[in-house]
Amino acid sequence: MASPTPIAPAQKITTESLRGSLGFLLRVAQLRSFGHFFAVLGDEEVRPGEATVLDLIRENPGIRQGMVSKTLKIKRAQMSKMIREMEREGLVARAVPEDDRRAIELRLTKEGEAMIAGITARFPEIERRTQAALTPAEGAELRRLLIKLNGLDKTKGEDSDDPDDER
Amino acid sequence: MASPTPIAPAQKITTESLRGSLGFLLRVAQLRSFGHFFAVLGDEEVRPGEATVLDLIRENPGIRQGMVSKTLKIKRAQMSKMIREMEREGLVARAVPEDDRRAIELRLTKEGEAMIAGITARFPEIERRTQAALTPAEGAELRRLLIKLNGLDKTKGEDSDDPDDER
DNA sequence: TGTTATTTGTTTCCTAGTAGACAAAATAAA
DNA sequence: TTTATTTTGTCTACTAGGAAACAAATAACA
Repeated sequence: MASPTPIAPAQKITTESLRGSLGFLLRVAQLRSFGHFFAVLGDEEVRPGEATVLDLIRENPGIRQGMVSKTLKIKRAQMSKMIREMEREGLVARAVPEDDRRAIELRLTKEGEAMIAGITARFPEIERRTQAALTPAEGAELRRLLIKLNGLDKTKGEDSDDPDDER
Repeated sequence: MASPTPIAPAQKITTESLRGSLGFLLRVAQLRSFGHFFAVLGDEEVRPGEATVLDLIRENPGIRQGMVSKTLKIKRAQMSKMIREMEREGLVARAVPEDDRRAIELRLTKEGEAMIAGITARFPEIERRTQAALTPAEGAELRRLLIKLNGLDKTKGEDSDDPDDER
């Protein structure tokens, strides 16, 4: 319950440079979106990262673990842990392809399918809450700008200035 | 150095739902902005969060630790650790105000002033790199949308639907 | 006044995520 | 072929951050 009379802040502070900092704005926005995720799906035993991974595997059955890593910008070490845990939980099946015995192909189990189906069904609600403060047009524009900012609009092969780009 | 001929991805994958996910887009954008921070300030022994804290204290000498927490959405536990470490490093001075002996007022030391001055001087370069893919107008619009999304435009006292809002 | 609630910062324990080294497999180069 | 080089996933620390319990101080209240 929100206080009927919100407590007045004890201090007046200036946040000049904060609003100018894209990094800060992005961090806060991401914190909020995580918060909305847990507000809607807190009862499910899945974290945001796992949900994204499951969804990507659903869309691309047989996708290789490394490709999931690169696509979602999740470090390989972390990916390894996550996948093994989800395998243990019976959500994901791992298979070594014959043409490359280093790699691992990922597919969802029945349980995984059911799990991600129940989750993605509530994605729209999360999105709705996340951008509740924006008009629909603004929400769409925000997405477009973020996609462009992230270089996800380039089809492929472009030179990236991504500092996290590990090749 | 970027490969002259970028390696073709081993698999064609679809990322339908990824582009629709504001959470994912925000996470990637934030990762990139962190990457640019370290690309520009990697030699400094300061992390993004610490830089933001120092900058906020510089703007608001005597600000209370809890207010820094709330403003920057950093949990109190983490804040406590961070401040104590920066005090140990001689960047920040802590003082207990007479009117409330629970609280702690924060100020920068000479060293802290010098440190943050050197850092903020390079903030524009970080920002420039972060939004390099956008036109100036788009960069400004992105900021505006994020500020609105985060509810930072409301002057105060509004009812927030922020799930991370801890009162 | 005493008594209960709330605020403020800290501490302890735990988890998510990272860096770096590693082994196995595949590829390139000799 | 043999020998390097690269890729792929894993493992072992290590670090940042979060949750919950806590003590001290303050505020609210009977």
